[in-house]
Amino acid sequence: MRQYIEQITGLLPDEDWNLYQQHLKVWKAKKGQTILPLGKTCQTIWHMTKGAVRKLEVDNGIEKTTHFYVAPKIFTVLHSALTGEPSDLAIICEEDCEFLTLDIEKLQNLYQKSIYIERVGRRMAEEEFIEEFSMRRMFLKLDALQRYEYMEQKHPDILMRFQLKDVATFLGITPETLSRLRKLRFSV
Amino acid sequence: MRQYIEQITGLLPDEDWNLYQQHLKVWKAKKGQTILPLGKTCQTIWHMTKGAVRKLEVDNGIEKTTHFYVAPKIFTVLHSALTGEPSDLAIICEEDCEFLTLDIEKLQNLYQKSIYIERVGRRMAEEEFIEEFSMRRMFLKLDALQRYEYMEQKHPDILMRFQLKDVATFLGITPETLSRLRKLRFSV
DNA sequence: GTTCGAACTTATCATTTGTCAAGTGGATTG
DNA sequence: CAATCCACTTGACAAATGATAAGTTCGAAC
Repeated sequence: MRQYIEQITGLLPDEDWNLYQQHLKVWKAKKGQTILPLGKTCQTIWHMTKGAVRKLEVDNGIEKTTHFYVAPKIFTVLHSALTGEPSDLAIICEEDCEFLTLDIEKLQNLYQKSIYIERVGRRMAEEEFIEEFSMRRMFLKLDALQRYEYMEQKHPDILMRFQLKDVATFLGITPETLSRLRKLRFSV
Repeated sequence: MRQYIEQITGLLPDEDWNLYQQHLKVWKAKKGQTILPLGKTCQTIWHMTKGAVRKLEVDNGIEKTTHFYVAPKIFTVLHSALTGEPSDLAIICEEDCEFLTLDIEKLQNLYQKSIYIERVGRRMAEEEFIEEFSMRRMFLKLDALQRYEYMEQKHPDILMRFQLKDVATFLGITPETLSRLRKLRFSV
């Protein structure tokens, strides 16, 4: 996990890593388990060392996937964690998972104590922002078929590990449409 | 500008602000002027104290607006600035503007010197991420008319200050469709 | 004041995508 | 093994949006 963090954020000195590591707790969850339910304030940063999860919202009773995460990956529900408001997103394990969890509150304290940990926070947020923007550009530029093809190229692992109906809502289309597009592709 | 920053990021002590302020340069630009052309690496963070700008990409020869910024606002092209790669986005003044500019390189140095400035960077990135994600959710949830109505509610100033054709591409629709939707609204 | 050009509107038709309903196949459970 | 459930597919039709083209309005330039 330290290696994963340093890969994104640059060197994290021993002293700062130890400070950080102290507050991590090991946690396991089974496939199908909801690690953050709708309406609960997000108070945790998950460091997923194994498995895969899906983040989703419910719109008019219909699930819409907003993110797929595959280990190793660090995630939270930032707008809930920062404001303390109930999360309008849920997180569900799609495989058996293992996490190192960290309380948001503790992280906020660590930010005060270490410029390196503060930097980890900045770099993570920057990376997430860039990723999120690239997703929005996908919607601006590409039609449904092209968005699917983009997924095939950039995130083939997601197509392998998650259900197609969830990929469909992630791409902003219905499962029926995704099914038709896939058929189209093979016939061409 | 200091007040604007502190509003987002919390207290910035005198010492740290002075360090930051030293490197800011005043810069003015006229309406219509391109402050960052396509293909040029972004090396600047603009602190817009007056005016309004538009950030855009060009897709198959067609301009698509990705962001509207209204003073006071801090912005850059993050993925270009961080990697040094040429920007695939351009920034154009839609009004006469005044900026305080800061070199990315200098900012990176300041990050090393002040945990408060590092924090400004983190908080800015977090805010941008949340905003960007909320934009993507708009595409996942809402059809074209609803996206327009969302803009009316959340960002009425943008509808006032920018051209409709640019709002249309920002919403992922053609100017003709936006025109039809607006007509529809009045007749209901 | 006139001319010109660009933004915006309107209309028609084509295309894409959604909705609803039914069918298929594979995995799980009893 | 049989029954069941759920993901996925397929088909027919409806609705939303795009493409093209023409018309209108308004402001800027001469």
